[in-house]
Amino acid sequence: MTGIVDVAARAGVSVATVSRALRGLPGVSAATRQLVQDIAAELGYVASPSAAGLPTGRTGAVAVVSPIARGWYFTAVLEGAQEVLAQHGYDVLRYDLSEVETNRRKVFDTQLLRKRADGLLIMSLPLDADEVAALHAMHRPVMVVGPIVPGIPTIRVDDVEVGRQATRHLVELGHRSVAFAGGDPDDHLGFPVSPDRRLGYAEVLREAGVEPDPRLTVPAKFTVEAGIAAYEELASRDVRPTALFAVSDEVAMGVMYAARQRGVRVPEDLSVIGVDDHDMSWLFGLSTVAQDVREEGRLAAMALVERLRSGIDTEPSITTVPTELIARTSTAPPR
Amino acid sequence: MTGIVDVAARAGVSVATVSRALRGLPGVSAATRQLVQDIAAELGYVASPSAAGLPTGRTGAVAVVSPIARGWYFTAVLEGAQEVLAQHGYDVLRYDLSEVETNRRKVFDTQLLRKRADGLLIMSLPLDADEVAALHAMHRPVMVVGPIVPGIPTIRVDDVEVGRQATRHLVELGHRSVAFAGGDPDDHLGFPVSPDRRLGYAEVLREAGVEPDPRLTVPAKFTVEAGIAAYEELASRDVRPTALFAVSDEVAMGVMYAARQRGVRVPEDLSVIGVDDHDMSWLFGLSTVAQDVREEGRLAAMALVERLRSGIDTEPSITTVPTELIARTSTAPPR
DNA sequence: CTGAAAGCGCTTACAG
DNA sequence: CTGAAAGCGCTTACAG
Repeated sequence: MTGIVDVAARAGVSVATVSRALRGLPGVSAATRQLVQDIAAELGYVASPSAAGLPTGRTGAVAVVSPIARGWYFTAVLEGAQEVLAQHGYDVLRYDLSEVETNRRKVFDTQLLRKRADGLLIMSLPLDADEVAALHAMHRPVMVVGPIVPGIPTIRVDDVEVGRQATRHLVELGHRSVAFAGGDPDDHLGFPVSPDRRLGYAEVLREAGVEPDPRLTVPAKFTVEAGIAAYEELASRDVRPTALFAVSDEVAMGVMYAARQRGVRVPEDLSVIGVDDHDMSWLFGLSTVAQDVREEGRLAAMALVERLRSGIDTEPSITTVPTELIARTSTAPPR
Repeated sequence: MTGIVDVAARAGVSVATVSRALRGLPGVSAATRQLVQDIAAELGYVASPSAAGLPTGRTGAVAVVSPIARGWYFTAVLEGAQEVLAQHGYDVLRYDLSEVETNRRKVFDTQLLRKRADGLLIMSLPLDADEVAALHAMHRPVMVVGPIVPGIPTIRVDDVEVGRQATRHLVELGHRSVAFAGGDPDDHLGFPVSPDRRLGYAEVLREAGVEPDPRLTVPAKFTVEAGIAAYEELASRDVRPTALFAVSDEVAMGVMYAARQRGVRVPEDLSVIGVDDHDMSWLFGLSTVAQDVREEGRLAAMALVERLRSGIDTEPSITTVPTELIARTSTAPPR
């Protein structure tokens, strides 16, 4: 392992000069800097993050935390974030909270994370008050992608508007009996995504002179399986909507699957629209309200890097990324 | 930040004793160990990885490298690996090589990675001789998931057998005119996955008395788009196979999509089978040769942890994970 | 512009 | 079983 002393010896300068030259600090003559850089390159020298981190307290890594390890949404955010973070020389430390409570505690352990990462990127995670407090106690810059968390800068989409866009599309096609699949009855933390999307849905329906029918709302978490269950639940009720707005594309895929299993044609008998523009949605001809999730990851990472660089903790800001209706073949006028 | 001296002071022992007590080293009385553990817990003390890493040369992190950031396969391997790694207290450092050559060099930079991670998990990446050499020069345990790399332990599936299983299913259904979609004409590193699967395909066909027809093989990388292009290419040729074996489920999905666009029914006019059992495959009723990708990630991580713990570098071994045919509704006897 | 030296927070022989 | 001390490889005031 080549160390800083090897470079210094070879260049005939002190290790202090090597350190300064390589990190672009002022107070090094152009000639010396060039010499040191050349020798470092020749020797393939890279400073050890451990050693550099001890005196500075910086790790050179950013922790990216998601509720579960996989899922289209999380990997897309991660991809965008990783791209930016890598460009700026940060390592990406990956954590997920799927391993029950123990992992969750670990991630919100002030000391643990503080000693491992310079900053934190949290995806779409409902946080309780203790966890928010722990994050602040960390004294590290934190960014959230998804829900608004008090006191923490957020990159998000306007979920009420998402609900409006989806429902408006259906209403404009002529639908008046529109179901909504979304909302997690097990959520006790008040995760606002589904409720907000439903708010936009109800608002647009009322504008069209339709009072939302509670029997047309069925709960669904963000999975294909939940979409199937949601459709089954709906079919078991005494209602026959002509359209359905699903809280995510994966839910919409489940709904389409279950509907077709029962011989209900999409879009002839039932129009279906989702949210996200999941990688696979176009394959299903699924109409959707698209969000640019990679871009959300990128923006969050850029903001984080900015705060890491400047050392200034700006006011917690909320950046709203626009969403866009994409009409495909899963929606059509009612017959 | 609570440091080891704080714990030592509070416990009335030396930092050496704290260090030993907390890491479970021998030579500490039960009573002292208990006392130190209690105080550490009370203070929320965690050793700084940077500080611990300096004297030991260990980072406590494992780097997980994939060719691209996303994709069902890579995230599934990562999920399995991360589960095991987290259980054993290792941090996961995530690298991907999508950022062109510069990133690739970075990852194979002996010094850089060596100073950041204790071990390396490489996914499905064709490596050239220089890269393999760099990996060895790193003197860190390396595991590969996917292709066999000389001198490096591998977790893999038997791709020739995969080809056999898929083709045998089609042949047993009665198909004799079977197409193959797979193989990347741009690959100059001899990535063996597609060729091996095609080998199994050809073998089973010959056993059934059918000489593989070169016109029935169309190239396709591992994407849905490639599957669409592959079907288009096939349709443009003067052949009408009754079945198609796609090198992956995503390719198969593209083939099914393109076929249906042209009014070709699956499975009535064309049986389609893929490989992987992708999360979404059941939604398409896609028959497939399933591999347990999470398990591959888990096994690789377990082997890596084992080598990290023992410090013994065992002989490079090759572990083959079994694959299994899942027949769904995309395959049927020819009409 | 440059260097000598202290110090970051741990681990690990070495002594006792 | 326990502690004092050296040392890991850097960075950063402080001096010159």
